[in-house]
Amino acid sequence: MIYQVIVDISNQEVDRVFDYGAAFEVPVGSRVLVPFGRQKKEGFVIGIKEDSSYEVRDIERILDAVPPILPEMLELARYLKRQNIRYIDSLRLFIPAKLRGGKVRILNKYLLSLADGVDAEEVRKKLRKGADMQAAVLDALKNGAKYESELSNALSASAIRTLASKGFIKRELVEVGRMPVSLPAKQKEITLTDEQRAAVDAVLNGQEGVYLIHGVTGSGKTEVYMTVIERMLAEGKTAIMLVPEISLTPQMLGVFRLRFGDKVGVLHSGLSDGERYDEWRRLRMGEARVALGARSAVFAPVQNLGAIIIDEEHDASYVSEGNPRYFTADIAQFRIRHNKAKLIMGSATPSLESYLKACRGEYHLITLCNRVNKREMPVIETVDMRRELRAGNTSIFSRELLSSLEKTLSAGNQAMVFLNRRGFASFVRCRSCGYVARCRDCEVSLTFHKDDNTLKCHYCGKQYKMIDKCPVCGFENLKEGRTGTEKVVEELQRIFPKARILRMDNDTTKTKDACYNILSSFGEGKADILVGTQMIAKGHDFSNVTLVGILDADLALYYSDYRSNERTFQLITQVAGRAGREQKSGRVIMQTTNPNHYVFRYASRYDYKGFFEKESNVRETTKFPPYTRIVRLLVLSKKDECAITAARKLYETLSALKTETYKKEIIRVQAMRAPIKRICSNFRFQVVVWVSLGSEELLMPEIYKAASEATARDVTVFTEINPQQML
DNA sequence: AGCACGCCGACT
DNA sequence: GTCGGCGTGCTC
Repeated sequence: MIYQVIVDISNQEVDRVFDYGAAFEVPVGSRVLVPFGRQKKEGFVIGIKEDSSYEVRDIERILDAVPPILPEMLELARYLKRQNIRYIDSLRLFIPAKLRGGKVRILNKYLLSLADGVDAEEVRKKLRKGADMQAAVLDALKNGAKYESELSNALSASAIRTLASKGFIKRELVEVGRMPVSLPAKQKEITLTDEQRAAVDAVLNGQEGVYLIHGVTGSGKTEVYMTVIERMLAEGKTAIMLVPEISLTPQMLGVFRLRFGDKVGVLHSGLSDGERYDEWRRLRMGEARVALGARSAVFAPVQNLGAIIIDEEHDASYVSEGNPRYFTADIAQFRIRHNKAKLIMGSATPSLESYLKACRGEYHLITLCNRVNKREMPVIETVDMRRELRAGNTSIFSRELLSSLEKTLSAGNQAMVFLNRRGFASFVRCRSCGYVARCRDCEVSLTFHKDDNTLKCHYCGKQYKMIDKCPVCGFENLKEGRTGTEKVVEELQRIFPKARILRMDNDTTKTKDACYNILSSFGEGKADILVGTQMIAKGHDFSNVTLVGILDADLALYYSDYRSNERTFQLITQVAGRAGREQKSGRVIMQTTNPNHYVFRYASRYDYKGFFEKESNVRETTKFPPYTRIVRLLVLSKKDECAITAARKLYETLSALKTETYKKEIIRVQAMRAPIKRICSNFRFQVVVWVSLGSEELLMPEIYKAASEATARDVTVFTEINPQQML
């Protein structure tokens, strides 16, 4: 037999199949140790064949008793390879980091027993005097096999080694834990609303495929998900529940633990390597049958999948940043096709892509129009900040917001204030000569953080000491740029000296449990106002919040990319949904300098459909996704000229492709400096290709080829499909 | 990724 | 003359 092995080296050149022989049988999906050149390397067996055109060397040994990669995942790796994702990068995604590099002996232990035909007493008599440990080991094994790890702790590892080398005891690799007999999940009686019931039935009785649940905030989507999962478990199947990164709230975990107990395996970035491995192992062995986690949990090693659920489907965190870049929904669709299962995506504000597919009948659309508590959605009042300015109010708070805050606080209720800009001020500028503090390595201005009196680069993370005078002309009067969350807290504290204010943003949630601590103390009523960035927008239920303020709602509109309207709409709807969750009704005050923009008109009426139609139209006429596919090739180099040359070459190759072969398939090609010219000393250019729908299969390989040809000694090219943002 | 092989500058 | 610089190429 010839085993096809992918060696554990992440390099384009080595990411191909290498053929090996073996003196023993190796199951597909095994992690193995192989000779590679003059080194030993770990690798993964991804296939078996009859013979090889190479002179093969032998696999040295199998590293785990249970193959860590399921056959389904091997197919997934092959599928992703066609999307230019290296085998090894996929395989690494599928297993916990701890499993690689021999850091743990996993899924297996060595089982020790007396070798066949060996009589413990006989051997014991032959032992040297004083070899008490060996005697003790023999005694222990007389009564049955024992795990080496336990025995060597209790007794002596060297005694075991000696006995084994003399052939008196047998040492074999066995798997730990077995698939437990599955008990049908308890059918707890939970009263679903008619709408929820109908949604559950539609999914359970429907065909395999994708279901999009469009449900207003507070319509009880989680309950629908859990009921579906319960049913899957009862049928002996497994499920994966995905939530956006930040919103992997303790609440969601708590609710799942309560309902499914230890059948839940949790996978997310907050876990330590050890914890992550343990949870993964429980899922792999079938001890846990519901995987709950952020996007990477879509790779959970569960078999016989019944359903995958993607909550807050529109969330940007479902598209991975960095390498490898994958689409969670795409992976999920692969897995449900493979398992003949169901994919359920839920959102109050579905992405245009998904909603369009639902309209076209590619997805089954389920709509939940009512909130479980029968409350109306909170009223959104739009405040025109230009009018405030004309009335002489130059502060960041409108008079309406301040008086509402006042009322809310005196009534003993809570408020949330949302501003999607962290730090104290977005830049500092000399009032005399116009100097602006900039990052050394990036082409951006620095943000002033008053907390630690620094200037921070929000792109590379570098920190500088705050300046007290202009380094160019020495002038001491510096102007501070646009207000961030830090300053919002300071101002609010000044206006409401007695209010207890908490802030939640990237800077206050650096440490492991900070996020949880802030949310729980706000939830327990230990603060009156929660100020934060988009972090506070997602899925938290605070029953006492009756007012939500949205500052600078148009902030995201001015990014020059095609998704900014959509993102703004989603963000407003989500933040607004934080008010009036329970008995108390809520209000939302939305401040903007652009109140007539259609995003705000639709958002303030919670008119998703209206927004969808309008935005859809815009995208169709301007030829943007979901009506086309845009591929952005980001060209990076430390040297400006190299980046220019590479970008130009790429542009020429792709333009030629359009004019010569793919006149219709390629709609347009454009090359320019990226909106942020330089990040981390890398000069940035972008070549953007508009591709007509349906021609991706044909074109993507060509585009990947062009990208790799443009890659040179000091030039890197990243390829992104429908990028979330184009900075 | 490593590790070898290979062809040009400053040293015992 | 050699020790060693890291540029290119290969690993079943």
